[in-house]
Amino acid sequence: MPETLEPHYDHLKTEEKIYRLWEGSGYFSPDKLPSKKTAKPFTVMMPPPNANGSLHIGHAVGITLQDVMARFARMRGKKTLWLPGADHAGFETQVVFDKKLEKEGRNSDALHGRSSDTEGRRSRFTMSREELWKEIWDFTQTNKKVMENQLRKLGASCDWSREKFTLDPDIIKTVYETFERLYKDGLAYRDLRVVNWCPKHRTALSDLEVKYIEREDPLYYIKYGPLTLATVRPETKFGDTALAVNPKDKRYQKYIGKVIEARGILGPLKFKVIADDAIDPKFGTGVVKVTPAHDPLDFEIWQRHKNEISGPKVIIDESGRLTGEVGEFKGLKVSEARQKVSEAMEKIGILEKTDSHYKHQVATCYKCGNILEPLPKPQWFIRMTEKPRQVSSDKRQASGKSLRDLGIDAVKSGKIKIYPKRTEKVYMHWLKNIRDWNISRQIVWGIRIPAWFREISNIKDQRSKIWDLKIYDGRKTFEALKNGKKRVETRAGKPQGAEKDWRSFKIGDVINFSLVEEGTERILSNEVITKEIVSIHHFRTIDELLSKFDVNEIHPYHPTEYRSWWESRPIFKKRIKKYGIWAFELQDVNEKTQEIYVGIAPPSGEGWVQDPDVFDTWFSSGQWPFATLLANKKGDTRHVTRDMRRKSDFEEFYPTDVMATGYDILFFWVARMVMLGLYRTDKVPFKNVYLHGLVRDKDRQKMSKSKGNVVDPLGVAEMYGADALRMALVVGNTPGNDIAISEDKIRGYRNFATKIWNASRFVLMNRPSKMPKIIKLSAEDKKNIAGVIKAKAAVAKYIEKFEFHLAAEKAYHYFWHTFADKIIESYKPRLRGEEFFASGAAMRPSGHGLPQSGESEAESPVNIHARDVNGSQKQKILADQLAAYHTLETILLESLKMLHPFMPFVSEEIYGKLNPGKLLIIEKW
RNA sequence: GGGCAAUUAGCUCAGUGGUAGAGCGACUCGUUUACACCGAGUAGGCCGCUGGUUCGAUCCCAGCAUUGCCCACCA
Repeated sequence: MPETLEPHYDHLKTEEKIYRLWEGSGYFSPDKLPSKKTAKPFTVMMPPPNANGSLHIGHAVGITLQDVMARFARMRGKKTLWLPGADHAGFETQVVFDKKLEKEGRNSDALHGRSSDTEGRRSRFTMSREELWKEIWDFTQTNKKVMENQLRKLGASCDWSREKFTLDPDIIKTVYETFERLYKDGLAYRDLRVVNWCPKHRTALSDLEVKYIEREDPLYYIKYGPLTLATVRPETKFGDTALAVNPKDKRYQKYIGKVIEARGILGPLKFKVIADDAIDPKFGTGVVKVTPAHDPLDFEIWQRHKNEISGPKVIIDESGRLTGEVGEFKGLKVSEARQKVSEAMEKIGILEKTDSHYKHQVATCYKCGNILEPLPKPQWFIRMTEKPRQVSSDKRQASGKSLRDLGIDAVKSGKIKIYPKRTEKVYMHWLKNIRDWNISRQIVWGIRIPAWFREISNIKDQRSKIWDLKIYDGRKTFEALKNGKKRVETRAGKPQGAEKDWRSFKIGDVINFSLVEEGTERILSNEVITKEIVSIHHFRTIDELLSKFDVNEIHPYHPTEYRSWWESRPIFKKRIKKYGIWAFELQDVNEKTQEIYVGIAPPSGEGWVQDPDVFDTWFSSGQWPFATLLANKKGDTRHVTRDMRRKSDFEEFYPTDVMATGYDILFFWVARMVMLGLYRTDKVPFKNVYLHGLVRDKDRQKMSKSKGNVVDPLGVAEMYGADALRMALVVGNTPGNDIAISEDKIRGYRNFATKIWNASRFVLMNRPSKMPKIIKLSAEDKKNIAGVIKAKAAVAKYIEKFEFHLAAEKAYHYFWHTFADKIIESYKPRLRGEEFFASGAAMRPSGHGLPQSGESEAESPVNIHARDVNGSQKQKILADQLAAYHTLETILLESLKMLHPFMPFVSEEIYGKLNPGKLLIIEKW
């Protein structure tokens, strides 16, 4: 029995009912879909929303677009997987939680809860790391639940059975494996660097998390003996270790290499003047103070001049206050110190002048806006521009490309397409200029870095010295030096800037090495190892050497290969015969007194302490596409596919088809996923990237809680219906461009939902109790049916081209202004059977043209009316009415399919009335 | 300092080498049972400016102006 539609569409009741129906059907999961064996998979990864709040309207945009794709793919018969998840969102969540604690009047310092901190800061904090972790964990789990329900309200057709959280053990395991592999490949390294330090949050940030703002500050001109330099940071003068000029600067030639004496606030000072290309002679006076501890550029200058000047002298602590040898300025905040120091300098007459309106860019924390303090900190970095070191035992298909090149080539080759296309340029530009990525965060909430340290004094004495063995080939080495090449050593390192050959080294000399890649001699690291020669030995043969030293054991870089490497090369045998072997016993003079272990599980042995730091969230979310799919292993009975062969999710659904996310995280997330995905799987993580815009309010303002203009998608959905909200978010939303959303617009699409409802209601009202098998359609009927098929094809094409705004608009326009306004209107007379009668008003039927449900044929209006006509005419009328109805129903059905990806609830509800017991969600498109 | 975009109706935005489009808003008319959360209409545009290419430019090219965004270690 055909059902009728209520006069009023109740979206609230319907949406809840329909979602339950869908979820109960299991069709959100590809395992339950009635797709053919040959069906192609279609995979979309949901960008995991941060589990530190509820969904906002921006999420709703992405969710809607993904749902459109997923539903469309499903209707197209594809094995569709849309995998949902949530992100622990390390730093972001900590910041949110920090504010929450503050509001509750609790000590927000607890945030850092680092009871296992190696830096002995425990006393500052009231909560242990574990306690804090537990609280944030509960906090995120609560939020996660809320978000899941919000997703349901939006109609998200994602596979809940495969839902993942970034802190699930299997995800963490994959992340650990990646890190271990990066470490073994020489692409993850720990190094002391000047990092972007936020004094408020007390953590380092990556370059991307730095927000530069323009500021006007005084530029101070300070006299350092005979020289004058310009600086905006006089307070860092206590950390100065040198002065620098450009090597080509004629004015200062005579000072280069000299030590100058200067007056300082705390007494006389001596600085060496060095020459470095990084100095711009045109800025200020062309003289710069070198403060390696508190300026990233100065730190690099120091690294280039390690032999000449001393290194970082820390005078600012983690809270942004002066510390160390700073006299009476100790404990002052940087801003206060700047004022006081400049006054003191003026007093003793070394402040020459002050430009008070110097405009420059200042690095601030993107979250709190506080000025970042560059501080030297040992951190984990990912090397972006170097090739992975070959690991001999590793048979995997290594592309041998740097992470950067993996990212560039994927897009250049077209394996990944980015929409809109112009963002490909932006992406390329960013990658070309990329620098190493700091992945350490000094916070609690996150995936703890699987690295362990222990003091080197804990282990065998012999290992406390790092040995390096050299074959000295006098002639060749000498030539290399004469040619101006600094490289002397071919294998493990090179003395940097040592204008000596090996013969002239003596005990006590300090030399710098950097690691070079075997074979290619590419520099693997800008990590410089400083070593002191503690003894020098000379041997005539390898045997003689081995009688004294166990080379296999003592060589730090390639322990098992050393001897065979040597013996395999006849050239060395010759050289050894001629010159012998020099062995330099080298003592590490860096502060690197720690041994590092990286692995999935803690190392065995005494004294290991795990790194208290956690990964940058993007390091783990950058692995999301494959980590989630790998989590469902082969043979997992929950996901047995329909064909007998069991495929793991990774095999079946990777690479994914589309990544839809906001353009604001192109670098943070998309680029990292590309690089890490290719690095781990040798395949692109997704074939297409669709970047949608950000949602603005009707005045084009960015939404923010402080402005009070945030739109709660759920509130809107409750008022106007999820379908209306979805439509409003899709129409007029072009890739890469921000979208303005207003209540008017949403209301407009609520009206559309009503329109769909009413038009369908009208069609159903005319539904006959039974339809004959054969219906003769008129030319007009055929034309109209062809019309909807054409519209549907156009919509499909738009969706396939990621032109969702056009697809939605087309569907909208067709339904309302073609189907409802024109076709239905023009069919009304036929439904009433009017065409067969003279125009006399008295003869017109008063009711609907076709038998209603519950009415017997004899009582139906058609028959009542048809009493006045003869039998064959009656048959003709009936046949035409049926044809008209059939046409309308066909068009309606096709329209519902066409609308379903965009407005799933109302379309499903009506479809259910037309076809009781069937679901539109898996109806063939 | 580099780069990317935008500039079209009152507003928000689509779009195309040939007659300029939608939604909302405005105005006029219309309540015949699908729908007033409606229908039929109307008005409103040197498609930022200046050149060039072209038979023809809102579209392609160059320059300019304005706006926005992204990137960048000149202290």
